[in-house]
Amino acid sequence: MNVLEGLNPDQRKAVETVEGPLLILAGPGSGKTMVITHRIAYLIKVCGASPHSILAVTFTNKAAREMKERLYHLLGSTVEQLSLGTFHAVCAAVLRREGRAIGVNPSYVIYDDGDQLNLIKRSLQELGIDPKTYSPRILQTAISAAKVQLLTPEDYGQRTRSYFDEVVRRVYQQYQMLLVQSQALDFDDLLMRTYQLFQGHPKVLTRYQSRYAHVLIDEFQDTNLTQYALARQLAGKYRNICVVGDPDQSIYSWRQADIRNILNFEKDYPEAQTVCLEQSYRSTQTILEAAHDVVSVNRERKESKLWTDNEAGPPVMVVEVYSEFEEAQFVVREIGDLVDRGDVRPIDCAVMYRTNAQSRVLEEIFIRYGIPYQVVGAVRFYERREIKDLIAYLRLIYNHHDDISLMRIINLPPRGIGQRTLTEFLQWTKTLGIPLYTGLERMTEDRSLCPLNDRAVQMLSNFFNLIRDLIERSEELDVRDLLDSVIKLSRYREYTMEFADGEERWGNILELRGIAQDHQNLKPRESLASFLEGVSLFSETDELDEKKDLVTLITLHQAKGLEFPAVFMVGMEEGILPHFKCFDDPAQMEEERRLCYVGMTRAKKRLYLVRTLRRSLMGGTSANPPSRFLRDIPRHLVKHVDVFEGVEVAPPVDARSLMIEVGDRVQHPKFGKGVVVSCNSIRDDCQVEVSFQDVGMKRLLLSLAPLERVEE
DNA sequence: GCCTCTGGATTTTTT
DNA sequence: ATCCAGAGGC
Repeated sequence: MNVLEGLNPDQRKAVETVEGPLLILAGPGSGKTMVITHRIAYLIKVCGASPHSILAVTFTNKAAREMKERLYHLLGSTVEQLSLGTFHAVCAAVLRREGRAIGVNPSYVIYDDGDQLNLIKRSLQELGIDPKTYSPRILQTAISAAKVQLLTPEDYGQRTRSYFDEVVRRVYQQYQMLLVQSQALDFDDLLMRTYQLFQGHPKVLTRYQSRYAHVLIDEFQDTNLTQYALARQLAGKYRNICVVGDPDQSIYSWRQADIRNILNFEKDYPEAQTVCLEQSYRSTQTILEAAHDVVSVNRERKESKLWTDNEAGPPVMVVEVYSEFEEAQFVVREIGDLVDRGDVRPIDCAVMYRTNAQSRVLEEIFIRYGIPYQVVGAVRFYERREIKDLIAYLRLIYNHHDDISLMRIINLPPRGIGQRTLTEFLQWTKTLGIPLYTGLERMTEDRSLCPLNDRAVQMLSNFFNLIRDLIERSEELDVRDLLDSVIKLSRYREYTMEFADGEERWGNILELRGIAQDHQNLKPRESLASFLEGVSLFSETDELDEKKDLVTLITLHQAKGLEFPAVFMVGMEEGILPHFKCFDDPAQMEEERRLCYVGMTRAKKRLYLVRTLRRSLMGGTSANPPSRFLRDIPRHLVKHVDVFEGVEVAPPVDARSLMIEVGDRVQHPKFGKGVVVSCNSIRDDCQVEVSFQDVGMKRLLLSLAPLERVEE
């Protein structure tokens, strides 16, 4: 198959220009992904490049996986040799292999956001700084910003200007010391340490430079300074570096992404060629036009405009309702109508919002109306307590220097190690400057070494023996069997079941066990390592289910790169989109605008912009004016809808949820007639199972489902 | 040491 | 509205 087939002239140029630096500016729907995959295929098939010599970096693991699949289809063979992944994943792999050179233990663990925060809190404690005066969150951002600029604590000290800077420096230093002691790397370290490795060890760098004859970076507008520095290092020998991006879709500056990278690219590679992909194959003319009119208000922007051969399509629907409940109801009904008319299937629809908190009401209403949906990343699987606990066990087993994990589980399930014991134990290890696990080991060997009372020492030793036992077992068991041992020996299952939602938690644990199962058939140690790495670098968009016929509920940020025939953007209000935290900063406001642009351009055919007059936020209610972005869409592209004028809304919950019993005959607006077969009280609500005449068994929450009892 | 209660913060987005 | 940390009682 010809890899140039079906490409327009610009796309073709983007694929064929394989020598020298290349900047591809690719608007939404311009076939960017196709260009990237075809380019790689072209390199391999036409130019004879070895897959081994190609490095392709994507924004998410999911994008990497999809690219692999597409390549497989294009090339008809696997591309095992190809380096393809996120910057973080690529760096993680490099550091496992080469980290020793800069003192990184190959068995390092990766600390996520929450671990980081814990470590910062501990740093504050050790430094005697009040976390109320200096919020750990803000310090975390400051430290991350420093790392992305490749500043060590010492470097940072050179440029402190204010007392706050000085605090940051001290916390950064302490935090970094603790990280090193825990043999842990945070997300920023993965990048920064790899950079340092290359910088300090030219031989290693040369090896990688010689390997990677072709470097390709996707979503370049959302890379940070370190990532670009790494890309430059790696492409240093051949200078065949191709970056693909769209400045209008830059929405991650808060995560230190730096749009200057695009400008610097042209400075750093003056010989660079540029290709603009301006034909959109995704959206209708109407949607494209409306989106352009929103984003082109930005001042810090290079003008570029997409065009399309697609039809004009229906107008953009701007919908006004009175509350967030009606907002959700509108979405649900409209999707229902579209589906009934045969226009779309649920899987073709997405509801997009600015903040995760907005998904709650939507979910409620989706459940009530029985519309199948999936929420991307709201309650993150790996953020769940029971999952984090068990992963902490595994991490500690993998690397017993990992103090954060140890602290997390030292008394989980409760084993008689209280605050007092802990404080004294921490104090003791700190004076000796040893990791906690080593402290436990020493105290178990010789009780007289430490100043704690007998009972405390006994409890701590019990914990030590448990972990030591598990470490021993880990030498022979793969990760799933190891996980089983952890659960068994720590009595975690019994502990879990004590909770009201124990069953659900246990279900999550079984799911984790299933994931562990995917890392079998490796040597025990590798099995554990591969599992932990997967878990650390996992992102929620990765698990978006594309097979089941479900409506997608998703944040605007996560929606980047996706497309849907019908898109509902909800919360189009001042304070939500744009978010009020951005009001006083023009640069952030421009980013909000781009975020709006990203959302709008996800739509292929139908776009709904919904706003509500009143919205409850953190307890109180507020009335927000319509989003300024709505004003920027010309009227001839829009149709206004005032949906709930005179339309009945669902009756208040308590009026109808009274007294439903097993055997009652009920009526549901969507499902029709049915019989209640079971009633289970959940907290102050009641979950009922109803056998419907037409659609079979459904499980519903009484407070949410518009069920009515009918007499027979 | 462990459980429960209260007050305060907290929600922008995530590799 | 919900989650968390710290205080106080058992």
